[in-house]
Amino acid sequence: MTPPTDTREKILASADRLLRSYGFNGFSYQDIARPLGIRNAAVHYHFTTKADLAVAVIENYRQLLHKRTAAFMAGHGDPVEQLEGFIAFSTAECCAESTMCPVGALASDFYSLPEDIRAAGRRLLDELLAWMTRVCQVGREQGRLQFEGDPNAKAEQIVAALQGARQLARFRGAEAMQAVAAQIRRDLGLEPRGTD
Amino acid sequence: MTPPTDTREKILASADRLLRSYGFNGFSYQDIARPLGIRNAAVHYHFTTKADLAVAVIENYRQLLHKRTAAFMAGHGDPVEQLEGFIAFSTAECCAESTMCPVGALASDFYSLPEDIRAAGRRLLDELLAWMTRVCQVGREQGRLQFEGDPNAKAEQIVAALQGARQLARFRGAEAMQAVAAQIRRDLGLEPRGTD
DNA sequence: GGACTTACTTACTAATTAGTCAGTCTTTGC
DNA sequence: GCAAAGACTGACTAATTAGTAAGTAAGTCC
Repeated sequence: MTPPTDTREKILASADRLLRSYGFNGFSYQDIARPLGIRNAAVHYHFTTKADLAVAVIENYRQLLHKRTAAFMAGHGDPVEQLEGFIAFSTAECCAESTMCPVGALASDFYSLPEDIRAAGRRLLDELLAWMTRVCQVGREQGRLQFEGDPNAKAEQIVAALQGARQLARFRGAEAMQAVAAQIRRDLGLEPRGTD
Repeated sequence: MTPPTDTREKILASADRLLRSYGFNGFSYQDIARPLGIRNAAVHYHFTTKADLAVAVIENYRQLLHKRTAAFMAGHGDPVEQLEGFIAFSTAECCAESTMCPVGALASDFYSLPEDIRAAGRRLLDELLAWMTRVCQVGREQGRLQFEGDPNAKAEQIVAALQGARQLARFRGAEAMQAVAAQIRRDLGLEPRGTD
């Protein structure tokens, strides 16, 4: 494991913000290089193609998710806590930075993306849905989450609603995100939170 | 009302498909002109800027929505039928063409868009949510839709879930869209349909 | 101290982008 | 028959794009 250089990390952080704010086709190497006081070619040095850069951003996000969910997926931890954590995280990210999750940011560009980016997005989404499905399933088994039907379908619905809410929030402000989050919790029979 | 020329209509139809497939930053005037066998400048003749073109696409979509909902908003028609129609329409569009609704297509590019496009998107979304809120409200009053909480929040959740589902469908195929649609219906206490 | 590697810069290319402008053909009105 | 309007084309511009190639300064290994 080579120690990541400062510049590389800065490029990655900048690309993360840009990708999730403007979409894959909405930012350029210039947008990354200029604010960091480096040259265009320096970005290419660390990430040969723009696709490589995007894949790195997605994988980064997936590892963050993995860290937060690995213990639960191994059989430990509380499903409601997991769910509440994710909803709070999504809402906070949406309100503070107005960014989307990488999957949402790449969706509208999807058909103009190279295959390796699509694959990385798929990996992230598969992992997210597998975890959310388990959260729903265990949560219902424990009598703490209420819903009808297949846990997998419920998981897809929750993830879709949170993704979609972040789209709505761009047009209508963060209140839209909060309203959707509150309704998801209500449907599952969770107690209202302070922010409701 | 000047009769719209054939070319203008073709450009609009092409732009609609391209915008909703690849996002605002994901298509060019070339992509429109070439398949139609016309020149770049001909597109500019009908729509001076790319923003004008996008606004026209969005307004077109809004008028389509308006036609389908005006009677209900005026107090006639059946809320469940309205809802079922919209879910079926969204699902069919997603499955057949893999396009997104204009709001979804513009969301990831949002912060790189000129203000007039944002405003057009906001108008469309406002109208969609006003209608969906009324559908939820009247549906519950008639005892035909079941949900807890504010009809407005429920409407936002449904729209968000459908938008988000179309994102998921890009990565995971149309089944994701169908699963989310089925779960939304189930949550509202609607009878399963043949496709479930 | 010489070879090699890392992390860049400068300078560039080829392609694409939205958009402009002057001219042309065709239809319509009178 | 002639003018005006509508619907373009051809030829262009200025900017931006991802990506490349060659060079360089600093550090590391032996």
